Amino acid sequence: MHVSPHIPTLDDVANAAGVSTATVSRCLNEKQKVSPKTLSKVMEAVESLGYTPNFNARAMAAKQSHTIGAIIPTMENAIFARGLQAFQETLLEQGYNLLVSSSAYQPKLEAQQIRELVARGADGLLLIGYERDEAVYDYLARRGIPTVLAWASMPDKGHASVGFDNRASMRLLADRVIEMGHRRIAVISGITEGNDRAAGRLAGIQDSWQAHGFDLAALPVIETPYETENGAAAFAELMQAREKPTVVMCGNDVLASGAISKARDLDLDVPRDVSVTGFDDIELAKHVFPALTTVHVPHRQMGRIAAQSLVGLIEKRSEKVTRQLDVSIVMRASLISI
Amino acid sequence: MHVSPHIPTLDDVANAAGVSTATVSRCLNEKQKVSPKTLSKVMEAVESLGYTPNFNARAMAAKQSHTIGAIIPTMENAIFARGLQAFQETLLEQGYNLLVSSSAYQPKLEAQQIRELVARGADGLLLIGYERDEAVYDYLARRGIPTVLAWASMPDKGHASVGFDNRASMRLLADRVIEMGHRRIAVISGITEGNDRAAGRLAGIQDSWQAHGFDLAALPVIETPYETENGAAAFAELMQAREKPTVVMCGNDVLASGAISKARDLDLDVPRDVSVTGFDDIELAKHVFPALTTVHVPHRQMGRIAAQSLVGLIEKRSEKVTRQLDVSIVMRASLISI
DNA sequence: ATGTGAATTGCAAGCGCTTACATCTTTTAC
DNA sequence: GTAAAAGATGTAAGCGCTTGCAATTCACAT
Repeated sequence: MHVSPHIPTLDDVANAAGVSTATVSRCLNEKQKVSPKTLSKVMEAVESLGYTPNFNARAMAAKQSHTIGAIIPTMENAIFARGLQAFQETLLEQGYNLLVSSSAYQPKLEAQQIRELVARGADGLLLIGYERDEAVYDYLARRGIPTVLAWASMPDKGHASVGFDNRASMRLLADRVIEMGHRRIAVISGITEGNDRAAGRLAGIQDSWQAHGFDLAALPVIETPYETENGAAAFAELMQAREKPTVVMCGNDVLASGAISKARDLDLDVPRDVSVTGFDDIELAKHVFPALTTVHVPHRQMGRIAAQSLVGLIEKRSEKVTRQLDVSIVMRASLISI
Repeated sequence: MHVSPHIPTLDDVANAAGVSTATVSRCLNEKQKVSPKTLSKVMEAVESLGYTPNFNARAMAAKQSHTIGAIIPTMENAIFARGLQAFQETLLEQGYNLLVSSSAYQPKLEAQQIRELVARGADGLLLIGYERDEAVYDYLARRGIPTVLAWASMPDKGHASVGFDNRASMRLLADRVIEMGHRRIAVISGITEGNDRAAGRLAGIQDSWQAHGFDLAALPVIETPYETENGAAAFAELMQAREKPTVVMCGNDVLASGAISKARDLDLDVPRDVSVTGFDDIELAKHVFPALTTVHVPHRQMGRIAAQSLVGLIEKRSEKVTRQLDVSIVMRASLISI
């Protein structure tokens, strides 16, 4: 015998409190428009019935969901964790909820998730980086969905964004590495296709390399997905070279920590035998041994500002802007002079 | 001049295709009930208008969202990543979407998130562990929301669940540690209040300790939230003791990796000076140095089974079951005999 | 008392979709 | 050729909420 559970609705509350549904709705959304007496009467009914508003109905009637969606390339590691955390916190302060999904670095999947989130009624979107099909931007524009891009900054593209210049940032680090005397550099990059951040970082190293008068052909590069294991494998491969590199620069801290881990397996001492650098300065960077020299990205600040701009756009309080944040080099034990 | 964008609806599609909305709806949901001719006509209209169904409207009309919600204690580290990944993959195969939120280990917040997800129309819920206010279970039952608990297993509680016996599992490891000759054990546990998994693991160590005839008072325990930093701090404190422990058993791999990291700062060699153990066998466990001896949890299997049971419950194809999975001890370099 | 504007409340029309039921077509069997 | 069954489509009633507008009530000055 199965009694189908009755879930209380606005109507039930209205009846219980002896008012109209409109009044109950106001009690829930615009208290100031309601007399204190009715308010308490209604709230009592809400309590005693255990009423929870139906989100879907609300979103449909109000034509806004107070929900914003974020699609990040991966949740497998902590690359986006801190920034997203700050993003969410700020959103909550402003009365918005966050829905997150992951695209696994696949543009197709990202496009699908975007549709999914829009279909769910997201009032706005946070996307990572610039590079995606123009059709996606069209879709978003046609639907009038405010969107902010993060983790990158390309002011001339005309999109709202909050990020940093991946290329210039990595160049900063590469310049430093070369100044420290390194002349045999090898690179473990993320997959650059479809990933402007990875491409920018790689380009930054190449910029520096060429600016110092070296030959691009003499700069070994392996591209591999951002996973510890891959960093390890790539490192092993790079260390096979006849002329072993004196430093391995990695596209992010995850790859770098894989590299360090593999170095130990190979009985190589980091940094004595070979230096290693990362990018992002995620928590891991401090905790691997030796601690990683890396590029510090102001994740929390980025998340916070992204949330503010997005809400600004949604509530039409502000215009599209592109905020470029400063990064800094964090020198730790994994990199030494030569 | 702002042209409010017109978002195509079912009506628009129906008009464009010259059929009723009912037919369009059928084309989208039950193709087999529609003639091939109309189907293609409708699909064309869908394409050309760039129509995407409105999720909220659909959920409201159909009284089901094909969405299931999961609330995990934290996204900050990878503890739940692999299991959740598998959970989601399996769900997708079955035609369901996943909404995840994090409770930050706060029961209050969890209760709120549960309401939030239910209000959003979740057809079912995945929760971690057993320990929560009875009112929460009541709420779920009253609303008829199928729920599966994971990461723990307490068959006599009468809840659907997929997990393992945290207490027995940790006891297995503790037995091993003691058999290997350790007599001075110290424990870094997660916060046990409100966390049956953490409590179970600690109890497992205590069980073993007492079963071997030792005094509970002689077993130093520090409880601290599951974060690397905290593991490090706790380790430092434990190593201050006059009688230094020969092994530090940690409530999970995150705490353990913090401990190892701190050991290095203190110029202590793991495992020569002190052994360290973890729990969970997350990816990190292989990559810290020395690699962690830990309890391997079949995360992916757990996630997969949880998804299957939950969908089974939702579609009334199966009954509540509690599945208990086997764990195993993974011996790595961080633990040696004495 | 009485009128006035402001503060409250109720009415009812949707929001975009699904689905039971009714209606109309086509197929199939005899 | 006809009747019955099967298949395809349409009609319309909601799902639970918000909100513009109209109706009512109230406080206060006159």
